[in-house]
Amino acid sequence: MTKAERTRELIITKAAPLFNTKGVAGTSMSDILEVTKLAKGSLYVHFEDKEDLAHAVVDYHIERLGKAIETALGKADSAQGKLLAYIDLFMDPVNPLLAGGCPMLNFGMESDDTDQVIRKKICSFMDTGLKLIYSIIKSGKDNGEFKADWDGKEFSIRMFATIEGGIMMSRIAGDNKTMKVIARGLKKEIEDHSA
Amino acid sequence: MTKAERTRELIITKAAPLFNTKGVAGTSMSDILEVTKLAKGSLYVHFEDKEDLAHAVVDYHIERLGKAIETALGKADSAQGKLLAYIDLFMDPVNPLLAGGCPMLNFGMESDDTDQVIRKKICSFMDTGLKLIYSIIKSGKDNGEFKADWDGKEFSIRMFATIEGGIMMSRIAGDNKTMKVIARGLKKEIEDHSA
Amino acid sequence: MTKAERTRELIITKAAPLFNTKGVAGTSMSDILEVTKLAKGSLYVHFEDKEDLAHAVVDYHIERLGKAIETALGKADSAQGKLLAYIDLFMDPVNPLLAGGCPMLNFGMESDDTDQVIRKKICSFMDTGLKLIYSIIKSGKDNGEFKADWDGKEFSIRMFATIEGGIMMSRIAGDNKTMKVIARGLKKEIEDHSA
Amino acid sequence: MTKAERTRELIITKAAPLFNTKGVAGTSMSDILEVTKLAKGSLYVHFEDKEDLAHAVVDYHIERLGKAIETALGKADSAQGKLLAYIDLFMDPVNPLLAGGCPMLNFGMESDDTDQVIRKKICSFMDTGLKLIYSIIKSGKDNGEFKADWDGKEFSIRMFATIEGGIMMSRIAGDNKTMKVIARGLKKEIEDHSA
DNA sequence: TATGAATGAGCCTTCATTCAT
DNA sequence: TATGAATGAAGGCTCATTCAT
Repeated sequence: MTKAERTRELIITKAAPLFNTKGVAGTSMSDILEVTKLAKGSLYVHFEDKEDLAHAVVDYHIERLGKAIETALGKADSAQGKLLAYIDLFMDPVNPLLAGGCPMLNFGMESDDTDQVIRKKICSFMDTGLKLIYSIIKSGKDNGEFKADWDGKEFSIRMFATIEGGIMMSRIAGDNKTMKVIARGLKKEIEDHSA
Repeated sequence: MTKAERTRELIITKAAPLFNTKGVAGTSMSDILEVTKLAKGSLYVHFEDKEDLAHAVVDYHIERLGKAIETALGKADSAQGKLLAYIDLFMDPVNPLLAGGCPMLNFGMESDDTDQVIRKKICSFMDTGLKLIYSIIKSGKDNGEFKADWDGKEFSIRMFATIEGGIMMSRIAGDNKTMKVIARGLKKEIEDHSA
Repeated sequence: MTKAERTRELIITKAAPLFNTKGVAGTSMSDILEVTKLAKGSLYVHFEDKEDLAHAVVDYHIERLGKAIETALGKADSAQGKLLAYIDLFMDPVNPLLAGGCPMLNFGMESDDTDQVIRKKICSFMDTGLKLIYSIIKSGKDNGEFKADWDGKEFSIRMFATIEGGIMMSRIAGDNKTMKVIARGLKKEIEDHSA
Repeated sequence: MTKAERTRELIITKAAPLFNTKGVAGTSMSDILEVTKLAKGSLYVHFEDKEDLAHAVVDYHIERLGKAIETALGKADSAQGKLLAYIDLFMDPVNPLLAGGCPMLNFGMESDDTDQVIRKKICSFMDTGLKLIYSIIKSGKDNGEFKADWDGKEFSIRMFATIEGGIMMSRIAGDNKTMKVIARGLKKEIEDHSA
């Protein structure tokens, strides 16, 4: 890793929680300067402009969330275990994995009308997540864990939406009660479809 | 309605789509001046500062959304009809009721870490919505429309979360496919609990 | 004159010598702030941006130079007198009428490849000057002051060019010797064509 | 020529048209980096600072223009031929010998109030040019080509000024019409003084 | 000699807001 | 109440230059 790469990484990791917490528009380059303790022009050695940095930060969040999911699911050795692990990962929106909360909600809701590049990044990550859940269900049906007549497509979409909605509700409420209800509901549904 | 009140109302209604689309941080007082065609100082005759205006705009969104729900549900004369009407109201996130999309998602996600006043306004509106759905189910159980063993509390939370998550997903994707799957799922569940 | 107009005028008159001396690119908005003693944002109340101000300053120089020519020529009551008065106006390039020197040279040479709006402003003023000289010669021929076979068109162009070239040479040299030689030559030629 | 000398030369030749077109203040070191495709620090290996480079670029222009004059005049074998060749060299200001136009006008008008080093370089080159024209006339008078009573000093100054003024006018107008009128006038005057 | 990351002053401009009218 | 000129902090970004490698 060259010095430039290390500095670039430093900027991204320090900027990430700011963008995810205060939004892109709500975060100034000076805010980032402050947390990185870099000099004025240095940001522009590594990023063309604020937009370019914001995109890199979104990528970083996507990568971190993706890896967290991968790790969590890697520990489970059954399809059902993986689905439950996925849900558990989002069980505590008040103290989230990534400071500021779910980047899909944060960047997705800020960018849907204002930054198509970010919107598309989030969109493609969402697709990946959706496909992951679907593939777990499918493999669970293939190996006999889940009932063959379970509509995996419908459930994966609904599970994804419900979790995101639950995160939103819990963060707005400032407590995890809602999320717990939702998790229980989803888990029950999964168990009900166990063969 | 005095002239002052009318001007205040004008500012709010013109500012509302801007705030809901570009966010509070992403909208400048000049943006609002432009769409209202008012003079610079005028904004501050009616609002203390940008924050004050933002709060009024959030209230306005809440009121409009509340009335839209009330109207839609008023047309239905059964509990089941009301639940389905509620769902239908959010079926088209790409061309939403309020320009910019669901204000709970937009303002909720921007404010959760930055503006406690807005967060609480959204939170209390969310509670109202939740209680409304719950009360419809309850009255449906009371009048024999719904099965008595249906867990109304759990469902109202899950329905609310799923719809919001569906809105988020559809807006990020830029099409309503996801929302349709979700609506179908919720409606089926409601029908399954009909007595 | 409203307050705004007065402030606008103040900015232009204070900025004019700066632009004409250091060039548009070489003058910063802070330089202008300093001489006007205005606050940062104030410039942008009256001018869209630096370019807009630069254009206004060019207009101002054109107007001032135009009026100076008009005044000087107004005092002469013969065609020959007017031509000589014109030459005299440019006789002291080291202490020019307008601080920084001839705006046609300064703005013309800076803008020819960089700012077409300025270039065109200067071009049209140049045309006006050219036509003025030509019309004086013509009226002098009409009233019998000048020989009828004098080529007024050719001379007006050559006189204009020679004066501008002389200004350039004197300013580069830092003394008016060159300009004096040129003035003498032009005056002699004019006298040679007296009827 | 060492590698260092070659790099220095590369920088100068690439920077020259930029400075002559956009001015010293209007050209940034990054602009030069871009056209030379050199690394950031490299410029400062060969030049102390921007000023130093600007001075070298002025020298380069002076040298190139000097050589062009020398070459053009070398082809003529009479005094009159040399004078006409000089004029012809400046006949097309819209497509000038040096990109950006006459460096005496460009650098002279930018520097007269701002950079005394450049001003003096241009001034001394101007003197050289003036003396060259004068010496041609003198040798023409000596060898009987020109009338003995021709005021060579006055004419050389006037010719120089008229050409520079003509260049200025043609560049501002964006066409060579003016220059053609001027060239014709000067040439006629030269012929009129042929013995 | 050459590199390119780093610097921090300074660039033009916009911001939310105030104030005299 | 309404106006729009004025304010100055802060915005994002570029500048010429330095320095460790």
